[in-house]
This record gives sequence, C-alpha cells and structure tokens, in this order.
Amino acid sequence: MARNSSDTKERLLDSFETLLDEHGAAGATLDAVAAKAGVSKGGLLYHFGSKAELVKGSLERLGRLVVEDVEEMKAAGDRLHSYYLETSAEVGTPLDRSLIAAGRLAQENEEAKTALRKTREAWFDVLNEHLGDPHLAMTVQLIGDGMYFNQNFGLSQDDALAHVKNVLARLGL
Amino acid sequence: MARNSSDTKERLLDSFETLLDEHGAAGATLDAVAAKAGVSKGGLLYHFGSKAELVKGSLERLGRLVVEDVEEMKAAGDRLHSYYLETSAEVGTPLDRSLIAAGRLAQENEEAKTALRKTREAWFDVLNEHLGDPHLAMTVQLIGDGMYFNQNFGLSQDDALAHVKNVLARLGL
DNA sequence: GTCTATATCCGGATAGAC
DNA sequence: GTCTATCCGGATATAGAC
Repeated sequence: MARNSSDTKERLLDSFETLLDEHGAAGATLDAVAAKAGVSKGGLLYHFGSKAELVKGSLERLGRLVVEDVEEMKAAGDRLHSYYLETSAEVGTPLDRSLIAAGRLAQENEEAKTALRKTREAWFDVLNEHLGDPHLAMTVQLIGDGMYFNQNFGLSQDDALAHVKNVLARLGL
Repeated sequence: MARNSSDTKERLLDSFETLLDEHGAAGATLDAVAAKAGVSKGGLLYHFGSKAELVKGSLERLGRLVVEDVEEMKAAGDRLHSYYLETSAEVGTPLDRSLIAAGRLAQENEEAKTALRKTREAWFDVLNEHLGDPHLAMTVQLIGDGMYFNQNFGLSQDDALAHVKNVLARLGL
C-alpha cells in the first residue's frame, strides 16, 4: 500500500479527520493519526512537517469539497434549498467528515473558524440567489446549521428533516 | 477575597467556563483555571479533586440554569417562542457561558453530550407544548440551535434574528 | 518514503508544609 | 483552605538509520 506520496497524504488526512470526528481534538494526536493511516509518526511528519500543516491540509481539502458542493447545489435547480437541507443532515460523506473535523478544530483554531465562516458565506450566497429572499435564505441556512450542530452531538435527525419540510411547505417551498 | 468555600468554587467554575469559551478545551488547563480564579493549582484541587470533577461541577450548574431558564420561558406567556429565539442569540449571560462551555466539552466528553441532549429536550418540550405543533416546534428549535452554533464561532447574529422574525411572521407567529 | 530513538515540554495529580 | 515541590505520562518535534 501507499504507492505514491499523494495517496499517503490523502490517507493521513482521512485518518486525522476521522479521529477528530470520533474522539475530538484531544484524540487526534500525531501518533494516533499515523497509526490509523498505517505509517509511523516519522512517516507522517515527512508529509506534514508539523501538526499545524496537517490542520492546514485538512482545511484546504474542505475548501475544495465546498466548491464542489456548491456546484452540485446549483445543479439541483429549483430543488436547491431541499438539496441543501438534506445534505445538512447527512452523515458520512467526505464533505460531512471534513466539516465536522473543522468544527472540532475551530474550538481552538482561528483558521478553522475562518474556514467555517467562508463555507457559510458560500452557501448563503447560493441560497439567497436561488430564493431571492434574504429572510428566507437566512432562515433556511440557520435550520441547516441547527441540523449540522445536532449531528455534532450524535443526535438522530430522522424526523427533524420531515418536520422542517412540513413547515417549509407552508412557506411555499 | 474567597472568604468561604462555595464562593471560591463558583469562581473556579466561572474561570473554567470562561477559558473554555475563549480558548477551547485545550486552553482550560488546571493551571490556567486556578490562575484566573486567583488560587494555586493545589487550591483548585482542594475544591475539585480532579479535572473530571470540575467538568461535573460545570455541567451540574448548567442543569440548574436550564431549569431556571425554562421557568422564565413559561413566564413569557404567548411570547415564549420569541423569548427562546432572542435568548438563543444572546451572549454573555451565565447560561450562555455555561452552554458554550458544555459545547466545547461535548467534543470529547460523553457526559457533556448527554447534558446538551437533555437541555434540548427540555426546551423542545416547552416549545411544543406552547405551539401545539411539533413541526413548528422542531423548526423553531433548529433555528435556535443554528444561532447558538454561529455564536460558537464568533459570528455576529444581529440581523439573523430580524430575518428569522420576518419569516416567523409569515407563519403566523 | 518510512522507521526508531530521543529530546523537550506540558498537563494532571500527589505529598506535605503553612 | 491554600501553597510549593515533585512525579508521571503523553504529545510534538528532531536526528539520523535504512
């Protein structure tokens, strides 16, 4: 395994984010990340020279995933807001994992906070453009934030989405 | 200062939560908490025998504050849901500080997660009883969660509340 | 490109003086 | 009730072999 450099780097980022998601910032030590990715700590530090670089790598990948996601939102046409809410409740996608990881990091890392802020701005812009109504766009975004927040604490979201859709229908959405 | 035991304990909890809020879990070390409260680490450990006890103390205090808050919600009468959303966006109250602190802890602490879950359940129950509509109650709660979430990342909420109120008005609230 | 060994530091916790 | 001194374990990071 691990034929080339970029494969291993991706695997290291996957391991880092998974540990962040499952055990929080304290659980995502260099040792743990390396072990999960199947390399030694020295091996990890060859690819990412410090923990800060590992964080940076993860946030950069998040940025790329968000760009892709915005494209998919746009591709959803008039179901754009539904697509947004459905994916807000989603668990286990690469984007979701990166996003949760960033949330963990944001607790004590200014760059992660900034990354989350930019992500929110990007989503607000498409929502607002699509709905043509800042009030509604902000409300839909806050609901999405709420679902993301609950996911963070391992709360099941199954009925939440149904409840929300019921209410959005009353608003003509 | 620090005449009696319970004064110091409260001050230690205040310091703990403030450090949690401002610097995340990693910043809330026993040394830092003690220093901020104006005692030594030994002094802190007299009151709370371990870090786990400090966490427990903070979550217990949160529980008490939530009970009080629910009472105040009920006292708001037919403005109950407005009261809920306004206080969700609030910053700097003891309840708010405790709640953010619990959010930081919840990242890697199961008891904190449970405390947050229970808090949400308590709020949902009053909202649902008041609105008599689970769909609406869940939606309002998610919006509150969203505002809390943004507060966590230091985003200004000024216009968010106004946007939300505009939309709720369309729903007859 | 990955490994081992090691230096250094820091946080939690104990012991015991005051 | 609070303080100082100290121990222990764990985390980041460096050096250098393979």
